[in-house]
Amino acid sequence: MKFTRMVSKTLRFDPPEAETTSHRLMLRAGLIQQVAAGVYSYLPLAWRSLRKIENIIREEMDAAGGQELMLPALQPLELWEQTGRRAAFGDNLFSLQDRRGRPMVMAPTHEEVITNVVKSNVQSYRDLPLLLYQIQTKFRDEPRPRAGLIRVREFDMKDAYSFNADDASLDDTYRDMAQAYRNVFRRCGLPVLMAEADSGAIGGKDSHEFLLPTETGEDTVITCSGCDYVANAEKAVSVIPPILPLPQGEGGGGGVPVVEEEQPLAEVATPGVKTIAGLAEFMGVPESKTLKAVFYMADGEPVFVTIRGDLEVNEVKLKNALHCDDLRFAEDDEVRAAGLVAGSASAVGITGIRKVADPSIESGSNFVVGANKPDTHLTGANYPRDFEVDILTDIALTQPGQLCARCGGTLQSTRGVEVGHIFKLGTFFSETLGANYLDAEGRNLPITMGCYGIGVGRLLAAAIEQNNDDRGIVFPHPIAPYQAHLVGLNLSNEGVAAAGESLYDELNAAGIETLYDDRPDAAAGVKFNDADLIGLPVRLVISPRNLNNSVVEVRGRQDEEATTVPLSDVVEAVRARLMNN
RNA sequence: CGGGGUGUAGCGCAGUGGCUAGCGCGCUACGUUCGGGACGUAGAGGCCGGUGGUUCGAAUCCACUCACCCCGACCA
Repeated sequence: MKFTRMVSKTLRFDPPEAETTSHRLMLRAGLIQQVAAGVYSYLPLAWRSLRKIENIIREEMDAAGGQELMLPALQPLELWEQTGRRAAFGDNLFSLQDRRGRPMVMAPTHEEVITNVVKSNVQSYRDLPLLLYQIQTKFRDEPRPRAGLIRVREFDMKDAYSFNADDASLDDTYRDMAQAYRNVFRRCGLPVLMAEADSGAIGGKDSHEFLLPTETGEDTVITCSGCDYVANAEKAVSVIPPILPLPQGEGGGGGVPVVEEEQPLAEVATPGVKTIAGLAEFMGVPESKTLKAVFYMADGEPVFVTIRGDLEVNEVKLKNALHCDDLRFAEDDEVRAAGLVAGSASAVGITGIRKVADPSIESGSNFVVGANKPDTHLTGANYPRDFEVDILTDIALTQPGQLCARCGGTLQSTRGVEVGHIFKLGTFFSETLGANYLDAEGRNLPITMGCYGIGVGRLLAAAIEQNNDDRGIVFPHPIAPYQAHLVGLNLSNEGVAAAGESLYDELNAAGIETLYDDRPDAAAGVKFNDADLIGLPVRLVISPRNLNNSVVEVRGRQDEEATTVPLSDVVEAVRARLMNN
């Protein structure tokens, strides 16, 4: 490709709206152009790179036994009502009507359609297992698109779906896919973490995310210093922390729950105390000796949530415990309408509302809790003596510094961008849509499914987020739009121009994809800066000086110094550079 | 949806009621330059986001509206 023929222009300055590195560099290097919030045009440089990523994915999917197909983006809404996922996706589902007024959606994912494909094509266990995939545009009306290609509303996703006879077979496919994913990310230059994950709106059993650690990531990943435990904070579990020692050194501590004789409930006036911190200070106890009450609305119903005062509620775990589609904090008037007293609430004596509690409420005794009367609390609250709950399950947010439930090591947290996600779906879709098969004994059984996604554009953004320096992008060569950036200096010199053209032809003929900066009058500095910004793996310079010596300068994007090689050896020199890059 | 901000030339911005709306970059032509973002001369380029209002007069004031960015709840 000749520079003078390229549509996109590089930007001399950073675009002010781009705060994330990959976003800034992609705009500056002329890779993408915004059309609407979370909707981008991929310009040729980006598209070449995206196609390379796609092909890496294809190779790994095919190697894992996948078959590529293509499903429609436009689908009847009815299909989504059958599986109840219209509600699960809610406003994220792009919907429209056709000319007959029939409700349609732009598909955010394809379990429904693929399950129907398999339903009508698979009857026997002899047809299983199957692994089908596509690379296709998804539509999700995200509440807040951000950071360039990191979070968009229209994006290309590789989505694969596996169909197995049973869980054991699914486990095999799942393991193969996890390995295929590791291969894809390694080839794209990404050191990803594979983390235990929540399975979200899609539901199912096991689920893992592939996350690129980076400060600008949207996810929090918990890792253990003592073992290989890695989990998204949404999913991560930890040991319930010990009750901290009392200020005067009485009781508690040491990793063992405080065991005390149960005291009777007693009211205490606590004027003006509204927060856990305030309550702990007022009562002279650690926060871990209090119980916190939080109010949510789950699909429009108020829910009372209680957890030990020093812990936070993990809303993803809570949502899963409640099996609801929509979960949010209750508004003040909703709290009042439910008869609750914000700042002085507890489960003691509360009825007529669903109550969820974290097991941390059992990790101690004689807690200080709200009295459900303004400016009043109770001491000596003990579960289950003094109150009941409807659901008692882990809803605690795991935080760095807490201890690993597996090995007791200290947990740490990092930020990360999710670039891939794999799920064991089980039989939800096959059962609701009737995708069954006949086993060897003649039994009619639902097919066991898995699904596996990679965001292609996000992967490119993540690769740039990971591979750059203060001068621009540093493309890993397998996904670089071109391998070589040939810079021609002083092209008004006819000898140099002719040598540039012939070198360009030679490189192309040798199969080295080359971007040739053939601008006749751009200054050397401009060309070098653009080459650094676009960040192709190898830069070549042809100039009067070099031509006089019959050499070309060769420099890897991250090399300190350029080396010169004879004109006749350029192709070999480029190949050698690409090998060890 | 809540909070904060921005819409003026391809890009970045200035312009708080008064002449023909400016500046930098980029772009076109000619000339000089020519190895890390050169210079001169001459040009082209505007529905001042949209609608309605106030006014002799609106980019500027008022109302409504749309779009986009940033911070929080969703996900590849």
